[in-house]
Amino acid sequence: MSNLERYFKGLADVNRLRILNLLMRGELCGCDIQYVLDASQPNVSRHLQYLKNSGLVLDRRDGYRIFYRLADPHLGQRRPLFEFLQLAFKGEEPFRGDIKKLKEAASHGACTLSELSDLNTLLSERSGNFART
Amino acid sequence: MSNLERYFKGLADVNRLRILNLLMRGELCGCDIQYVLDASQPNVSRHLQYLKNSGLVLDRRDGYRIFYRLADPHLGQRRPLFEFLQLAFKGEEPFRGDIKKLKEAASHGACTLSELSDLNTLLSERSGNFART
DNA sequence: CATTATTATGCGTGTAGACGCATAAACATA
DNA sequence: TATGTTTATGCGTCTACACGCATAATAATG
Repeated sequence: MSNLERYFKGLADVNRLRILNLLMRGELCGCDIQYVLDASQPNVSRHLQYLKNSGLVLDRRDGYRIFYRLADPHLGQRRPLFEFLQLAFKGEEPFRGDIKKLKEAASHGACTLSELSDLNTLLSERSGNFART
Repeated sequence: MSNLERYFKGLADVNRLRILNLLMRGELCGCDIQYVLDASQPNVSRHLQYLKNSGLVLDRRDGYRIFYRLADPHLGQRRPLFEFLQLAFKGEEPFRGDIKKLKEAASHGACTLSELSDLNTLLSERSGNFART
């Protein structure tokens, strides 16, 4: 299968598009991705494997967590592809909402999940002004 | 489903990519597409339906044949998408070979299929220099 | 070694889609 | 009406893949 076809198969799913959207903001560990997508851990893990096999995403281990990043955005066909994606995600749902959620999580120092879900319920009563993306 | 996701699902197959590659050269009827792809007629027809449903291709009827074309390449997200595709197809197989085959068919006046396959066997003995794309 | 945090995998299920073959449908023309 | 050309569709089969649930595997830490 050609690179091009592998790329497009990797892109042919909303959840994977959402993951790529997040990774365009920088490296992320699986649990933060899981938190933003609000999906099951096995689900996210399988999509990340798929993206790796498609040649769109790379990973590295750091302790017991694994960080995922876009595969060399500046090489070959990927540069114009990622540039297109950046445009396409802009202002569209659910991508815009995901970025907002990611920023809020990051502002509490992410890699959170269970802790964050508690934190959020605590904070949501007296904060409420993270809104601006 | 979002436009973006529909587009990528439409792009997630080699034969559909090959069709789009051909349509970037202009409008084509189904039988010429079938000739270049060297696939069965129902196969090509179904891929064309899929591309129409994905919002990437439009068609118009003229007599008993139907001409297919890219959907408004200059509108919305499709412009940068098609620009990316144009780059990606350039010099890659099987897209390059398909364009070559299309040009050869066009030089005999296409919409040919059965006739062309006869013509080709006749011509191939004394021509052989259409090669340069 | 036991425990916790993170990630991966095995397994079952349901659905989408890719293909081939046969056949129908749309249109033109003799 | 009969015939030919092009396109669409019905049907069966096979594979890919998306998801959930349970469980394993990997790595750190007490």
